[in-house]
Amino acid sequence: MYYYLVAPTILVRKDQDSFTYHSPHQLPIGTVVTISIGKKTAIGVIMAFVRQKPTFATKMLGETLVSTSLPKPLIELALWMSKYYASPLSTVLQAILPAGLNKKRRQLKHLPEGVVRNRTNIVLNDDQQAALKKIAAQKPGTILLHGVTGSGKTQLYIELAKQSMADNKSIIVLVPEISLTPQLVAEFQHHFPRVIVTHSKLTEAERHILWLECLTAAQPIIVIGPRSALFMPLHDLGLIVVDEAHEATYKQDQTPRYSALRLATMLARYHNIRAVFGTATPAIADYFLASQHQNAIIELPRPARKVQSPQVHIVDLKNKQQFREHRFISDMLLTTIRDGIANNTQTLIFHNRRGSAPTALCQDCGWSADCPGCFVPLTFHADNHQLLCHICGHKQSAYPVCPACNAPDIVFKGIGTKLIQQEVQKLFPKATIARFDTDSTKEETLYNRYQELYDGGIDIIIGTQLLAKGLDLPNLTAVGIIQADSGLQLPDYQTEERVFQLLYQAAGRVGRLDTPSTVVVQTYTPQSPLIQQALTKDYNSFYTQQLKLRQTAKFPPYFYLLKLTCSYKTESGAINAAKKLATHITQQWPSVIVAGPVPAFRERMGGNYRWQIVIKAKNRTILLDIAKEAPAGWQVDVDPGNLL
DNA sequence: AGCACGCCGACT
DNA sequence: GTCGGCGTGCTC
Repeated sequence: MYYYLVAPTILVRKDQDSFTYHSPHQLPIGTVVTISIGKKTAIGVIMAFVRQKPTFATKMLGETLVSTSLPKPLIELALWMSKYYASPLSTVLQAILPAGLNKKRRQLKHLPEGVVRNRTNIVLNDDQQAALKKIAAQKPGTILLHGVTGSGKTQLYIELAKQSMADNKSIIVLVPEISLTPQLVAEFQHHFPRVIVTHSKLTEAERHILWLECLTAAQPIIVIGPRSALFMPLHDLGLIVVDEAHEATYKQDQTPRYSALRLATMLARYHNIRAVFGTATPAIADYFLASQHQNAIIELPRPARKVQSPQVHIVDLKNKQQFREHRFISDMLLTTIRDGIANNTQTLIFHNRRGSAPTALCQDCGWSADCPGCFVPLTFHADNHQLLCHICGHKQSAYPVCPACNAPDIVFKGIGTKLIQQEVQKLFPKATIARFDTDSTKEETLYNRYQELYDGGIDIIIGTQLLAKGLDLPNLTAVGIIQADSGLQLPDYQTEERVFQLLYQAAGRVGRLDTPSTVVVQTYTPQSPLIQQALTKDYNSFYTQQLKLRQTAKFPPYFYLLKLTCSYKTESGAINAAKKLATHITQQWPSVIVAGPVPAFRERMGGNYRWQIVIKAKNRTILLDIAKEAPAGWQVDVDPGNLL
């Protein structure tokens, strides 16, 4: 009889995450099995062999669910995640394994034939060649590829992937969101016979089939997908690429709250391979981390092709002289759009706020339309005449009169993308305008209309941050930013870096060719160093300055953070619980800094009151100890992606 | 931790 | 006689 330690994918006990089972068969570590535990049956993973017959009675393993065992590095990753994020192994395994493994026979869809459309070699320029050599000279480990927009990072990924394929090893490419990166996917599909693309819209069965294909692949494969693509069970992994590595989506916002970057580093370590993080605007903490390791940063400081830098105009939103034709679209931006239409080129208007107006106010009594669950102002959407909560999605029809005083004086304040679209259409009635944001319907997503955009059939493109990222359009010659400093008022230590990244990326949508282009930036703070640094693409100045601030204010990368959030039916309940825990932590761990308790940024959620405590420590393991002692019902986030 | 079981008091 | 409150013990 053989004995095994099996980790169930359901939480059985808080203090134990694997249990001993027996089987007459010899099975490898990483075998996915069913087990009976208590009165339940569950899926489990064999984590270790048990040499000696235990003193207690054991149950027999159920059936083996998958004929091939999970790759050892993936098992190691699961154990590491559980420790590093102080989350139960069961929760980690749930995140790693596809849903429905215990369901029988899936309808096997015909897999697309592998057609290699283009095996021509990519011609790399000298900078790219040098970068490739430096990467090749590196020992296995994590490399930060810091390359300006248009420096040709994608070609480098493809070249590295070709080397890995030649070595018979698979590749995982992480992207922030599949729908935002159609070009990258298309380029990989041009060069490789089998590219698996994972995304959130796959059905359970589709995901299962792709998962099995990875697990049993005889030939090396390319997997492209969001952070969860790291969990595709590839036995012979040769390379991990994380594209746009600064993106906030790489931090998972549900338990286990992991960072895909840290995971990629660990998975690469367990496979003894390289992980390449590519970005033009690395997160301050990531750049610092890489700078601590020799040769871990590779710079691509120049665009790959000969380009003309755009002409940048900064417009002061406080100066009404510059807004003679329209109240929030400057004369300069209007001139730029006009020129674009005259020359048959495209203009992109970027604004990081959806809807028509972010607040609806009664001018008579001051009443404002707030979400009943979240207590935040509802955003007015003029096209369907609705008020929408951008936090919980609550919808209601807009009031014709004030519900508080019956006055018909409701005004809609603030600017959203729908309002911009409406105003721009009024100013340019003949122009073709497309708007892209999360309110776009299925048919009008960026992905579906990409060809139309590429071919230049659209004159003016309006959208939120999803437009700022990675869009490469040959006919785009101008970018307008409606309010560059929006977002800076958020109470988080990373807001400046977020705004910097967004402006840098938005402005980087032009100046990618050897033709003239224009960027018009409207801002309340034209002299702010951040705006200057973003528009001149001066990452180093921004980094140096931010790093100092982080040190002074005791934030990452100098301190580790833990965010604890509680949610109660009453405000006093939340305050009392938070105060009690804060006091306890201060007494028990005097070396840490306890900030708060303060109301959470989203103070009301689902009718509950939320309060939070942020703990800073030099030593990360102390934070894990605290995390493990968090009372039931508290939300625990080690290395939180933000403090909001 | 989560859940079944059981013991007891308060109802139709 | 039966419903449900929650205390207690168990999970390989």
